[in-house]
Amino acid sequence: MRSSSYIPQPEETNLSEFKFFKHLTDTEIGKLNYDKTCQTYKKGSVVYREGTRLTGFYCVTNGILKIYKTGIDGKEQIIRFVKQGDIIAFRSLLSQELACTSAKVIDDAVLCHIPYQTLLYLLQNNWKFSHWMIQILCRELREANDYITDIAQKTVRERLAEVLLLLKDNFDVDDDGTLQISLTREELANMVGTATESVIRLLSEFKQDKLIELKGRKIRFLDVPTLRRMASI
Amino acid sequence: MRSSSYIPQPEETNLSEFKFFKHLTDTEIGKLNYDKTCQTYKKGSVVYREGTRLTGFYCVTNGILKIYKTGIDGKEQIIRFVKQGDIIAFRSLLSQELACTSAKVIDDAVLCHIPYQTLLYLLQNNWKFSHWMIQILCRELREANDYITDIAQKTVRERLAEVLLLLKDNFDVDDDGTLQISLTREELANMVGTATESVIRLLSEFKQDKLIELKGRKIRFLDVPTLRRMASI
DNA sequence: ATGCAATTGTGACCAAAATTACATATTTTG
DNA sequence: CAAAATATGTAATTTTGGTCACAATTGCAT
Repeated sequence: MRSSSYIPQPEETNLSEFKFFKHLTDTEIGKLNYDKTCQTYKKGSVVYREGTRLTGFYCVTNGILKIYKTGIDGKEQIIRFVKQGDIIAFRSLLSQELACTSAKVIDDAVLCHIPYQTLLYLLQNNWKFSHWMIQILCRELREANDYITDIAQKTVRERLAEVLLLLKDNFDVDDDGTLQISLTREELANMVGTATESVIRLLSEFKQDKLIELKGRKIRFLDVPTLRRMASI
Repeated sequence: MRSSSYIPQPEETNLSEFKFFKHLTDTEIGKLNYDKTCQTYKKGSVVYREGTRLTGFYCVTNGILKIYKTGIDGKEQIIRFVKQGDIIAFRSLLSQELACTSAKVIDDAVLCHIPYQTLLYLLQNNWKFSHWMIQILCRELREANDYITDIAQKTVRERLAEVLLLLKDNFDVDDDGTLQISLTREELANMVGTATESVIRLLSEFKQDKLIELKGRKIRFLDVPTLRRMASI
């Protein structure tokens, strides 16, 4: 179930390790570690739900989560998968809106909650940090725009190939090219924006074409260049 | 061609009128007006092009532009339409990436160019302004995520209805309910993410169903509630 | 271990929307 | 103003991908 055999205890977490906080001074890191609350979450638990008010944002210390929106008749659209070092819930928090996505644990996770006031304090007092925040938002905005274009213009096959490559670049792949993150076909479909059956069919096709190998939910990459060409990127 | 009979001369522009700059002090507004360069752009001209390096961002003083990405074999995906008071090109500028979109004038426009250094100076020295910038980015990010869900889950008919309502809310509508912005069928298609022929067909259908009235490129709203229900929002 | 629930896989069928191919308007430009 | 270019409209056809139905398998909880 858990992807690594060692899960750090919440108390030991030191947020200074994470890139997101790289511009903070020692004093600020001290305040951050003092204000934070860390907690473990079991697979399947929901960290926050669309439509609720957030009291802070979270830094992922360990594990994997999916961030998704609930669309027409409950069908979920996965916006992104997050892992160690990623931060979540900051978008709705900073615009002081209700959460526009939900976050569900896919692989047992440890998250640190940082209160809104602490974030505001850091943004206000450390220009480098707030500039870094702006750059992260800008990058995410570009990715979102890219994805809009993809979903509007590419076929399901192209998008599935692209999502597989995206997972390969962002999550652990072991020595023989096997993707460590394990998603259901439905989750893949909800990321690609298609029906579960289509994903099943296309994965079989990719397997037939010797692009990937399938062992249950584990996907092993056999021919990345062709996959890349197929994704038209 | 031009939507209003009076086009302000670039020199007269005072940026303090625009909401985006509402948190700046008088001194800062002074610096801004001093650093800016305003220019008129004719319909069809391209303000900046995808892949180029930006030297600053623009504030739209007048006119209408489309912001779009060029996807597979040159098909453009329109990300948004902008008008008076909107700012453009700040995303790529702030993340210091090459422009990921292009901006083309749809209705003769006047734009003010504000250099990168000026923006950085203002962000760094005025917390309220930089917080406002963060909030704008967050809002755009939410809109992008919403649109991803829409495009992935809704039918073309639903999306077209939604785009029409979005245009109605963001652009001038005259007394008898006629949308003043005039777009080609192809531009509508590139916003909705579909083929031009599909837009033509669906617009005729909407007209048959007495939801809208068509006079060339002018669209007049007859039954907004039904349209809203059709868009499933 | 056993049984229920969820997931995966497959095939047939259907609906939505893209593509193709033209005909007709309408803009734009020389 | 006329010619050329661009945009609009329509119909026929094809493709893609969604839906439905059902079987087989796997996972999970008691």
